[in-house]
Amino acid sequence: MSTACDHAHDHDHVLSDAAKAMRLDEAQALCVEAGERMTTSRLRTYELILEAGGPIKAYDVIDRFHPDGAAKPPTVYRALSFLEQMGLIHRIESLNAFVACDTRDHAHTAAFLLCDCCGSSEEIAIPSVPEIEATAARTGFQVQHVTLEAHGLCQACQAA
Amino acid sequence: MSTACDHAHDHDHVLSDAAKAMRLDEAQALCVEAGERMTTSRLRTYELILEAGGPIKAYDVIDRFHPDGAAKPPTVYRALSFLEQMGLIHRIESLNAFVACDTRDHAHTAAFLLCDCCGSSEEIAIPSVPEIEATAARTGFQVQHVTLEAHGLCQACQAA
DNA sequence: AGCTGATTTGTTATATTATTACATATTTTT
DNA sequence: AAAAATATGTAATAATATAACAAATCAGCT
Repeated sequence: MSTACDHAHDHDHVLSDAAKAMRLDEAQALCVEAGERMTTSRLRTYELILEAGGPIKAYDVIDRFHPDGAAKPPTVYRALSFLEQMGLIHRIESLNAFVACDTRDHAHTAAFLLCDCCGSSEEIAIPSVPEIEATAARTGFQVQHVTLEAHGLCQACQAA
Repeated sequence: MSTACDHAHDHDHVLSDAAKAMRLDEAQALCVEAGERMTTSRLRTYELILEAGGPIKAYDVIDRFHPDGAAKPPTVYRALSFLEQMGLIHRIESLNAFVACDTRDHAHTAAFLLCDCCGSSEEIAIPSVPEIEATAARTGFQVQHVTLEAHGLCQACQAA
């Protein structure tokens, strides 16, 4: 991820190989259970997101997909939608980026603390919005801007 | 805005000419008070967003900017950032769209109920996330997906 | 009014993000 | 094995956004 500053960031969240393997296995299992197919492209995409250790852009996944040369965009975008539908990853709207879901509870509401300096993201349990600052403060995070977007259907459109 | 369905939407929120003129005047005043300049481009951009009566895309503003032919992208993107900084409009991250701020209290946290069917948006006072569904239900809105993104600085980056 | 520095705009080009459309291949079901 | 559903490959292009630099405009000063 690009950052908003010029100093070094030594507090990366890197996943051990063992941890990564476990996450990949869990994802496999989740798909089997849901009657969905965890194909090579999907697994590779998920692996790259896990390896990123934070929000990663679609085109960074595309670039890293093959050892030699990039993937075709649709390959990765398709995998990303699949993974998102499975609840394995979240899309961070304000960054145009994707991050591995950090909870065992897939299919939950997504809430993130996003550092504009180092580019890290922390997934938080979704409490109450006034409590966000409190939760954030507990981890030392200084909130500067909150975006909350609830999608759905308005009354008129449910009738129609 | 594009919509996710094929039926008609007769519940548009259109601003009367008088109401629009008032909002433009208020915006002028707000800028003067802040020591900023409400220039022609900025005013025109704001006007188009008001006229849209809901979330509008940057390129729709660009296309409508001049009676004959489109504006240059930077013209509009610059105006959009200015208006956003002034708290006159909000960016809806998940739609790549912009909407006029609906409260007198500029510089507040943005929260929206976004209908994926007719494309309308309602700005809501930001209560608590568990209460979002309640607020939404009160207006008959059926929430399907909530995104909450808090930007700021993580602990490590405040020190640096 | 004219000078000066800061701000805003114009212009061209290009970067970034994402989808369409259609052919092919693979997997699952019958 | 055939049919149907699902997933992938491929090329092209659409949609969104910014960089870089020149020119114009504005605010404050003399």
